[in-house]
Amino acid sequence: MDNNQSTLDSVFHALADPTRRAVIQQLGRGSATVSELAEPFDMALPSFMKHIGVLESSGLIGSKKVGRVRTCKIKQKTLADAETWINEQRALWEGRIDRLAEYVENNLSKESS
Amino acid sequence: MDNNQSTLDSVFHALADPTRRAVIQQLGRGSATVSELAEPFDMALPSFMKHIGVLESSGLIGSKKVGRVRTCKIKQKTLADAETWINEQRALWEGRIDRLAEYVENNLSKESS
DNA sequence: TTGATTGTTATCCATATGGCTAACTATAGT
DNA sequence: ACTATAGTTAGCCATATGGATAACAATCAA
Repeated sequence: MDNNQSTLDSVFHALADPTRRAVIQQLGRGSATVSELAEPFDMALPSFMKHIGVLESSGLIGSKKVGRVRTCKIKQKTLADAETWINEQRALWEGRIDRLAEYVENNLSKESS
Repeated sequence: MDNNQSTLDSVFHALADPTRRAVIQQLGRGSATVSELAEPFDMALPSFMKHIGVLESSGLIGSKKVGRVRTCKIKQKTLADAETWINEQRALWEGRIDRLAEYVENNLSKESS
């Protein structure tokens, strides 16, 4: 619901990379550690960590380090913000504001952090 | 429905800029010429044209030049592709595939070029 | 306490991005 | 024919991005 410009900048930028989208997709199946997330990618860890950094600073994911392990999880609200922006555009050009209203009504209560 | 990776790359990258999002938003109110679109921005025309180029090569807009005037319009399907990707992720982590099914059912017939 | 595991920090590098100016082309209007 | 309009092309520049390696820190296990 925010639609803050700089937030949208960083969210869309974060999504504009296949590695980062794959991480989001993986985290959709549940939280995971950095090593677990990095495993499928043929990339040095520091490089991968940059992607995690981009995702985290965009607000798409959060992470917490316990012991030497950092565990990441999705922050649903941020992706919902991006979806909202797109929905607004579609509502606009379809000339059907009711579609947005319906969307908000269907989803507001489900958007947790 | 495509979800082609390189397409998503370029679409999300195109959306990751406030100027380009504003252009999309403006085009939602109807087609417009390059000059009309450029007018609100404090930016040299060649710079602005790069944004138009990014939007067009991402498939988010199309344009046609008649005489010396280039007119741009939205290509709805491409933004719908981005929306679909986000919807898939939400469906995934909400564990509610029915939400995606419902989305597709509601919107497939409306997605023109 | 020694090692292996899991990240992190510090550089470095090539390329992409987003802005600019200058100079050009092509069309429309008078 | 001239002139103004609407884009386009060609460079240039600073910064951001996405990758790498090397060296370090911190924790867990034997």
